[in-house]
Amino acid sequence: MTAYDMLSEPIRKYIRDKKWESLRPIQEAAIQKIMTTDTHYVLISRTASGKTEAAFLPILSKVNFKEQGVKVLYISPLIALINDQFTRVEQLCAYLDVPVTKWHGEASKGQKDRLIKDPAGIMLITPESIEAMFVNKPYNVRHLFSNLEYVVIDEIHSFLGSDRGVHLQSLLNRLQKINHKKFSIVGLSATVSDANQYMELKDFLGTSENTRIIRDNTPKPINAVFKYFPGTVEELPLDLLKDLYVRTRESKVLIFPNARGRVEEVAVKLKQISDKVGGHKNYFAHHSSVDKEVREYVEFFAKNSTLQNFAISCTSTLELGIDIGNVDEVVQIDATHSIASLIQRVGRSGRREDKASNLFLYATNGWSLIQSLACWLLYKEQYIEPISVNKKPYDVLVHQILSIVKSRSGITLRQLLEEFAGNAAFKDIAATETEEIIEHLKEIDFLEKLGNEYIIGIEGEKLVNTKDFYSLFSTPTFFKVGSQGVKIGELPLSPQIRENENIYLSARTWKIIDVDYQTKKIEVIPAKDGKKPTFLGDGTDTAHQIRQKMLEVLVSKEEFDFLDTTGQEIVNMLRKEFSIFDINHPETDRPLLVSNEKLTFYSFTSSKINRTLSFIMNVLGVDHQLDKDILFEIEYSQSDFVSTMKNIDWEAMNLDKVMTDMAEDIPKMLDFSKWGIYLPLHYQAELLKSRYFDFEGCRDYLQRLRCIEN
DNA sequence: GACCTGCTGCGGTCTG
Repeated sequence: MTAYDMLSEPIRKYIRDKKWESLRPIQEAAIQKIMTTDTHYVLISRTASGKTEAAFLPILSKVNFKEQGVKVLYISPLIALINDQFTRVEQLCAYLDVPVTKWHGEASKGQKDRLIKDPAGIMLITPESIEAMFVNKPYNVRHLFSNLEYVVIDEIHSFLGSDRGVHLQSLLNRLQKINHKKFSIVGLSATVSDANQYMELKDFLGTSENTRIIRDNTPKPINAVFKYFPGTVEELPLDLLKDLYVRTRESKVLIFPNARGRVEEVAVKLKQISDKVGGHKNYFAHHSSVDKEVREYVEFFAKNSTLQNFAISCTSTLELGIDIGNVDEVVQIDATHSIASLIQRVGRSGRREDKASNLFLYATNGWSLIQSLACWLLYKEQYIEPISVNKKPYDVLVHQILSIVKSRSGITLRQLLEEFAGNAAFKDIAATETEEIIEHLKEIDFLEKLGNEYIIGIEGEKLVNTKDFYSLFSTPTFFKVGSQGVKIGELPLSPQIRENENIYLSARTWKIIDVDYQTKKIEVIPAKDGKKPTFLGDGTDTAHQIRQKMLEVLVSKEEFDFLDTTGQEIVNMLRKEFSIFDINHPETDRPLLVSNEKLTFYSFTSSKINRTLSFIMNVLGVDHQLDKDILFEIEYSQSDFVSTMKNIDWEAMNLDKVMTDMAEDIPKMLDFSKWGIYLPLHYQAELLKSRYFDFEGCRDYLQRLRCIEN
């Protein structure tokens, strides 16, 4: 039977009405599989290849919507994505007379109430909204979700390897627990490519036996051009901006400059150039600190401007699948931190099938150029960095203990432990550990014991009853920026924020005229010029494989035809610098430059291992400085350094004690974990050891390391 | 030099 014939008649009519000539490959395959089995699937194919329909066409054909309850639950990491998908799914469902309901913090209360009265059809929701329902209205969870047949998870890669992902995994397990039957899961992604990631995906959804990957590997031609313009951290070189302007003035373009301040700089300066030469005025900035309504306007403009060109300078806010229509070109300024990110960004251009993707990569310094090249080469090899999975997510466990206790009016220790026993998110945490953590939560009054049963304690109430409870991540305080009642965006408090200072925000220039510390508001008026705003970033870690590839680029002789002349010159210059080292095995060899009483150790490894190396050097009294996350400047004799690092007595270092002391003395270290601070100290130490540092990777790295001296 | 993500319930006011 053809895939088309397998679908139900209303869905076939939808396809005919849409005048689709054929089904896309991913749709063909998904229909065949989903219609005939109940296994979990992950559909992998590039952006705009019809993944959403690949999941929904068969699911809607198969599911019996006559039964009571929500039958299909669609989960998305972003509200904006839910709103986009709602329109598409609703169109489809019009053929079936099946209700579709949006359920997130900004969705209509009336629609939600209507669904409670008559639970049916499809629901689109965020993980945090599921959490909120579990905590506040556990009876609604049963009422709505005990008849679920399918769960669709969009942009599933964005959950892998993060606390938010573990949280979602726990929620899925809790949903399955209250469900009458076993529901099937379909994950969607454009950014998964190797076997390691397949395993993690399968683990995430269940087991490798009951999860299958369906993948469309059709390559998409990409025209990549690398350009090099030396610049400073303060400002982008004018030549780069001029070149960028000329290249993009007659197209629809997304520009990714990596940092919010720089996003503003690019938007403002391109607009200035355009103004001067009478070009179009559609230059925008899009990032998390631009006011939400302004951002929505920018998205709307992009989606609906078929004739007008535009340039949106943005951060990762436009990396995921929000529908912004067709983009001709993608520009990346300086290297991405990950290959995954590069894949998502490249995928945003040339969405139409017949069009190639156009990618421009600008580098403003040598190291960034080399990292950019490394990412690009790995991308072409279809390599992607491994996901670092949190095997023992003690902090998420704290959150879920509070959530479960709150959702019950009293629960015994045995019942509570049973809740976690079958929960795959915590399968590597022993029951005795969970018990110890519960006991600690009681000691700090987060839980209270009434007779045989646990309830939320006095301190716990303070957290559980705030809206901040539902998420696994925390956000810093921002000041709202406005001008005469018009919302513009928000900025963190920094020395730069004071009266009469000029700043960029939302692609315009402003003068600060008032800062109100009480109401956390900044009043501004339009100005002629300004400076890019400072944000206090928390950084992103770069993987070992990218750094190793950088070294490979430096020791190879390959000429890159996609690189401009100045770029190739810089590569040649750096290669010449490194030619004094006899590097034959980039997987083990690392350059060690020995000069008058100073060493330069080029570690070429992940941010986490660099952080760990730096920590170890501190413990061993090796005076050093880590520069650009690439090299260590060391005040130490060369023979001593090599033997010290090769012969570390890990036992004597007493890591557990050092980490516990660190957690106690510097609580700020745990800032990366919103719920970790409520754990007993030695568990906090475990989090530091496995999440902030990477001792396992570091030991392995040092064991293989061969320092190659000049 | 450094990204992003989400949010209840209740009481008040406004609108049809």
